[in-house]
Amino acid sequence: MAVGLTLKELAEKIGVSRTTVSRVMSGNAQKYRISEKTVKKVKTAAEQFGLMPNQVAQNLRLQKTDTIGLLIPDIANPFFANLARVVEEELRAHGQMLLLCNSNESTELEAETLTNIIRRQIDGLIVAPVGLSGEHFRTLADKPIVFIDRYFDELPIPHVSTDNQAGAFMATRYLLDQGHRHIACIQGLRATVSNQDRVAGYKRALKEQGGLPNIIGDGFTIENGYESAVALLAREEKPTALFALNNLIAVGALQALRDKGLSVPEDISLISFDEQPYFALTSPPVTTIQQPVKQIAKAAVQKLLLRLKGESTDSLKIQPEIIKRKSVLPPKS
Amino acid sequence: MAVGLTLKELAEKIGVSRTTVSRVMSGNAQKYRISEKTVKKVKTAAEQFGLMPNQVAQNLRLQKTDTIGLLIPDIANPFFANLARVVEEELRAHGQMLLLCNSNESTELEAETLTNIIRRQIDGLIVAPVGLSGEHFRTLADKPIVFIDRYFDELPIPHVSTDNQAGAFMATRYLLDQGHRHIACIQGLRATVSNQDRVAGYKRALKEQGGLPNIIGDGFTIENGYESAVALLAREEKPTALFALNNLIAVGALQALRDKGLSVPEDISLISFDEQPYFALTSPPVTTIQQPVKQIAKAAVQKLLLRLKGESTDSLKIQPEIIKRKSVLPPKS
DNA sequence: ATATATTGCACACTCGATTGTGCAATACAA
DNA sequence: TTGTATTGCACAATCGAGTGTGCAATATAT
Repeated sequence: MAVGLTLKELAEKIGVSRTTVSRVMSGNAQKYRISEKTVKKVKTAAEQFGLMPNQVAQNLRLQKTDTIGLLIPDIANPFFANLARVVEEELRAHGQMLLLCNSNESTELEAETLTNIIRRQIDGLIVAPVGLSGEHFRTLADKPIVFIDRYFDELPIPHVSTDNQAGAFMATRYLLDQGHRHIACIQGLRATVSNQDRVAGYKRALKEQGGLPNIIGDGFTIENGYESAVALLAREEKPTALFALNNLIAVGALQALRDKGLSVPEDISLISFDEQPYFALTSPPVTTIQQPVKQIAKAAVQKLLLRLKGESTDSLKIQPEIIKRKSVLPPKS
Repeated sequence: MAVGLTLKELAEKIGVSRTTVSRVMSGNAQKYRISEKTVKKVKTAAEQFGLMPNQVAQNLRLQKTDTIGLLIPDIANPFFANLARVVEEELRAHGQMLLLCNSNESTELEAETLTNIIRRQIDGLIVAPVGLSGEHFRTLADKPIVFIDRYFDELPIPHVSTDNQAGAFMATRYLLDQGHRHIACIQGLRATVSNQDRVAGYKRALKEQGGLPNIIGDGFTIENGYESAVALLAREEKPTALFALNNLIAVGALQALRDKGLSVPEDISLISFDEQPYFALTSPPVTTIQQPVKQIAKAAVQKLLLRLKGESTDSLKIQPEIIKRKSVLPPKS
């Protein structure tokens, strides 16, 4: 196949009009009574020279772009990278491509990117929004949008996410059941719904046992995990267990514990949100709350496709599972 | 800001022509002698109602899309995810957005995606190509393309990558220096240039010492790492050291070693291509060959921007570094 | 007061595709 | 052979923006 001609170029080459080429190639030859002979001529030439219709022109004319925006906080976070992979795969199967944007956990960047993306006339949008208020999404509520991982209850926009509160409850409960009473929680970005839900689950579990919350940190990053763990260890009363609210935080915390010469789980227990393959290989293997990434991504795409067809759809929260490994033991004393 | 009007809508709203709005908003008011009064009127209205010019129409008219295609084999591989993050960031700073495509390490999918992407009239392309022959890129050689991580020497297309051969040489050499003579190499996808270069470096180091290559596997995946390691361990003569050609392979291999009850590095040594934060936390911490991901991504974008301006640019291979941790010891006996 | 220069803006064409409609050329009927 | 039906295709409008050009309306010069 050659480099590819536009419709016009091909039409001139074989002496028919653009119109005819367009009709043949879009399968409307019959409908517009193009003769068999002409059809064959066009198809042969298309094969021979390579036809590459300008999709921008199509987009303008047809008022659709077969492109979906995916707006996430951090593609380098393996949770989102995996999400993106499945979303891309599913959308490709439906003829859509992905315009990928990192909001970098910044509300301003998110809003700016949002207008940029809308101007590009994308057909739909999948977003893991930053922030606690989704006001800048309100004006878009009639467009095909699906929230993923995070959401805003006050907006009439469907979402798919893990049941974060249930997951955090499960994790905290598990630590409590092992006898821990000083459980610290290293949280992610405070100004996100997923973090708030996880914190709520943590608090609810503690409350049931009459325990006091001990929350620190602000950011879904390795650095926050590290620094928060260091800060916790410097305190008078050290926690006997740590709950990291995502995989990056856990990596940072584990590194800090190691640097401070503490062994897990003998000196301190650790549990983390987000399952990752390497958590089976760390020293010790880390007990995690596994989010059903694939399910979330697939469901989000399904819902978006429904919205694209003009149908409405509801939200979905999927239950996470606990993967018990070796980073949790009952506290010493 | 409201939902955003098109130029035409805003023009009608304030009783001027599209033309005038267009000229004011693109800063050409002076050039076309639009009066101060009209300029102010337009700008005020734009502010008040929100202006969102249809970028598809602009794209068609201006023959550019401010969009770059990023075609990589696997966004879930943290190496590529990190690459994508930096690329996105750098491009955004230059007003470009990312059309992200996974080729899933398939040449067919890559070729198909390529035409899909070209039809969308992207301004430029950054690709980590699959396969050993880049013939389907040849017809695109005059377009702004930059290869990343992988490349084809026979094509006049610039690339940026790690010096893979040097990296693999360094790793193998390190194992040899520790006294290993039975070093097995679990390779990634055979039909990729990066893999071939790494294998070449491994072979070259062995040859210098008169050692025999022992290469197994085919795929940059955890599964391949696991299965290849299992196969190696089932052999009569077990290797004393393993060289994993990327991070996913290392994760799989480490898991296999653990499952088979072997301890690293006492029973067998391990070294891996690709640095990842969690390699400091595994049991044992893994010695790795660190690729300068950020540098690669930034350089690739710089080169692409040059190509976008019509300038030519050369290729660049960046030297990796070895990060020595605890997964390598001299062999027993 | 008339002629000329300048200002201010809209008209119309263009980008490359899709699609309703109209007009020749041919086929068929009377 | 003339009249009608059918076939085959091109013309022209459209999507929403950018841009050269032309034509009024006003300002300035004579």
